[in-house]
Amino acid sequence: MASPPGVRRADLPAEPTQARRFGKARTAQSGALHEDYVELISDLLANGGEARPTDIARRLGVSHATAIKTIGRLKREGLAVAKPYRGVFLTAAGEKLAERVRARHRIVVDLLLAVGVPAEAAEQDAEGMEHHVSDTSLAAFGRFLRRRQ
Amino acid sequence: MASPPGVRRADLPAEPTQARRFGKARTAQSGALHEDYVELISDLLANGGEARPTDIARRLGVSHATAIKTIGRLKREGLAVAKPYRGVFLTAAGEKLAERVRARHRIVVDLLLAVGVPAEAAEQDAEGMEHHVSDTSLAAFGRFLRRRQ
DNA sequence: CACGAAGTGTAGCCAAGGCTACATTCTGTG
DNA sequence: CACAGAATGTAGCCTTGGCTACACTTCGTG
Repeated sequence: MASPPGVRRADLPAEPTQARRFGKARTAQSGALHEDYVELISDLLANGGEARPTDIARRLGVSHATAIKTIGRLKREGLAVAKPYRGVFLTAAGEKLAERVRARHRIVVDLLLAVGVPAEAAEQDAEGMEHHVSDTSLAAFGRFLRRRQ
Repeated sequence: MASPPGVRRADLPAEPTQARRFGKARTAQSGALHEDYVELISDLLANGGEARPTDIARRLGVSHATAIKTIGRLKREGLAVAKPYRGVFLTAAGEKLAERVRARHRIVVDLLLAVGVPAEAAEQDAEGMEHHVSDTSLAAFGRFLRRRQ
């Protein structure tokens, strides 16, 4: 009721900037799960030799059914391949994504440590934050870290 | 197939630490939307005097129906109150949350700027990252910012 | 004071990510 | 080589957070 008569909300310029910002943050979040899966699968393949749905589920703290369903989505998007009862593998695209995610994760953790976040919190928070770090910010993080060797 | 015979995945210690980390990151994400809404409502009330579903929808880049549905959830959780056709208001709990979110947002943006992220990217990335910043990290950010005055 | 436009609300749809319960396949061991 | 137990897969359900389409209020203006 603070508006003068004749002025309706439509007068506001719709703030497309802010809307774009929020929208982007939300879509980024959408890919986050896939990034986690792909990174984990890559780790399991590199370390243990195989990536099995149950391992993945355990590491991510979800039921095996959920893991299998998500792996299905990964396959649908061309990031992973899997034959029944034969473990999960990454496509070239999946490997590439995993590498990018891994590198980004490292930089975010390093940045947090550099500004004084305790190691445990750094690991924990990076897990959530990393998915929202743009390439621009990532580059800035890199420069910052190099600057203070 | 790299596992020696007799060793099944169950031997792995189930990595409760990592699972907890991922789980937490995911649940944090769940409250993110509510935080955005509450912060925005608080802003609208402070600046324009009233917070209307259409304004909220426009600012967040979603349809008004989506906004109304989410406002319903906010009400259910005791963060907001609203009577039909009368705009949205925050409860004490909602105001408190909004204040915390606002403060956190400011600190995250300041930190990004301090490490050299360009202003536009800082605002954009903060929108997504802030929801995953723990109190521990937030405190560290504050110390870091104060240290370099 | 009536009317039309803008805002508000409701209904019904969808996909993503969760879960539990049940069915199926593998596989190490007796 | 059979079988029990683990891993895997399937089905069905739920909530969240989106959407469009349609119905209903409000309210400034003519």
